[in-house]
Amino acid sequence: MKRQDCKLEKEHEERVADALASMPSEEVVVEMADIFRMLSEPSRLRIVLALTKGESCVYHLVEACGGTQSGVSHQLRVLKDNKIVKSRRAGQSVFYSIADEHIYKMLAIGIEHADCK
Amino acid sequence: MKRQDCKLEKEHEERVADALASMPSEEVVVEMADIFRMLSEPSRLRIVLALTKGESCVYHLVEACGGTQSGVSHQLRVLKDNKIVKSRRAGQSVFYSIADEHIYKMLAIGIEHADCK
DNA sequence: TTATAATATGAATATATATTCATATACAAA
DNA sequence: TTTGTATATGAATATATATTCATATTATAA
Repeated sequence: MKRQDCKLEKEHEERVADALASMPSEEVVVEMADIFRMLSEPSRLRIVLALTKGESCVYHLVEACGGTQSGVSHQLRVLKDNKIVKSRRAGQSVFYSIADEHIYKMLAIGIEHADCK
Repeated sequence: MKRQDCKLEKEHEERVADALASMPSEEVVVEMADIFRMLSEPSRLRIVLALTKGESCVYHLVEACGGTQSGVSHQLRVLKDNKIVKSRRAGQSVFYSIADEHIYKMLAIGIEHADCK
């Protein structure tokens, strides 16, 4: 693929250079994609939204979010592996809570975005 | 599944009620998940990051983001279908740009999050 | 017109992962 | 120590979608 068109060739070349220079490292890009991915499934997003109200045990999360106990547990595992939530055991119950403060801002913007629709 | 444990049963019941009451509608949850999903793939995220520098034609996006022309074009289609980017044709070139202002804040928080690692 | 450039797209494939089912583990109470 | 409760997990399945390849479309220039 060669390039001949583009009257603003020079300006655009500079923009490409700028984009290349300020493009986060592969590691950072993947890290960013990961946190977005955690919020990109409705079932998982509901769990996170419920947890913004405070820590909650699995049983209550199932009540608040729907789905099966197994399904919620699997998603909690994914969220925990990705450091989005943390857990503590108390007797038979395990309480989950938000572990990454950035989540709150993310959700706020997500809601803003959805409200604009 | 019955429930007998949980000393703080009452408080937690209220939290469940709160979570249920403030849980966004199915439609909003899906809409939120969608925008996060758009940023959840490294290849697509790179394209969006590049576009924060200004509008760009496909050719330059391929240069700035890597990958194949076909791949970038497919991702641009997904981003456009989801109203994350818009496009305008100018001669043989098609210029893409960010269409949703919330994207900028999202990316900023994503970078913050990644930097904390 | 023909040729070339820029972009888009359909089909096929591969991969990731959400969900379900059955069952295992951890804990508490009787 | 048996029973019931709360949670976790492995395996299987289904689904979504990223990527690639070949080719089509659109626009310009020769």
